[in-house]
Amino acid sequence: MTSIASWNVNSIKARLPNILSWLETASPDVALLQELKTVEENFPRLEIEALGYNCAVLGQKSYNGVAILSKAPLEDVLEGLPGDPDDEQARYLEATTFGLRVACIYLPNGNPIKTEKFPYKIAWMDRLRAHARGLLDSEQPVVLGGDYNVIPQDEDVYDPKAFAGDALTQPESRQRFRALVNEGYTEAFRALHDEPHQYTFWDYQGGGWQNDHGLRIDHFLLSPQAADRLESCEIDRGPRGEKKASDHTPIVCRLREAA
DNA sequence: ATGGTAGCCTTGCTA
Repeated sequence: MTSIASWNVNSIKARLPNILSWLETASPDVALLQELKTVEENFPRLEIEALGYNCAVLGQKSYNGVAILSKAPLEDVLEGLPGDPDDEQARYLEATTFGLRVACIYLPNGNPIKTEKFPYKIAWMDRLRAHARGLLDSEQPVVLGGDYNVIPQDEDVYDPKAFAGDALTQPESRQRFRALVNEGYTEAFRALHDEPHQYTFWDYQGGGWQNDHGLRIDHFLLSPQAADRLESCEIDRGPRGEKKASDHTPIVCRLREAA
């Protein structure tokens, strides 16, 4: 079995004790981290390597930043989402590990929708779809995990009306998320769980966690070869309840060994 | 009522 976690940590520096503690106990084979909020030189490589992980890091000062951690070697690392050489935001990393092609995604938030941020999000999703389509041609199973900043359906948010004008629920965002699925990817959590209102993010503001006012925006999309091996996909709410928590909590999927 | 919190290393921007 190979376990793969995705977690938007909201600053690798501020969250380091929480992250080390969770990696030690949950011990995923692969961990995809988003929102490092620092440059690669400041990534706590030694502390994470001490837990047995190899690290691929794409950093950025103050904003964004993604990393892939793996207990196996990381090969053929791709930094950045292809399709726009002028895009300097650190939101995409891809590597091969455990025989899987794994992508770590920090999709643009897109708010407010009346600014240039929203078209940037939509264009980024179009690039992701084009790239994801190409990945299906490979011989390897593909796992696209991360913070998609998309609430796929109204049942994935505590109050759909409150999010009617939000980039995370716009028809343009949801349509592109479905388009990605329609290329041939399986959304792992929804494939295995019917219950609505299973969240991965709770805002710091307004007692989001205390009132279970959350959003389901962290997802795993699996190619057919990966989906055939899907054993489980679970949200681990533990870290969100800890002191100095990230506003996101980890989601973990497990894949059986190749037949 | 355009609020509220957290993290960046700025005194505003992003989420």
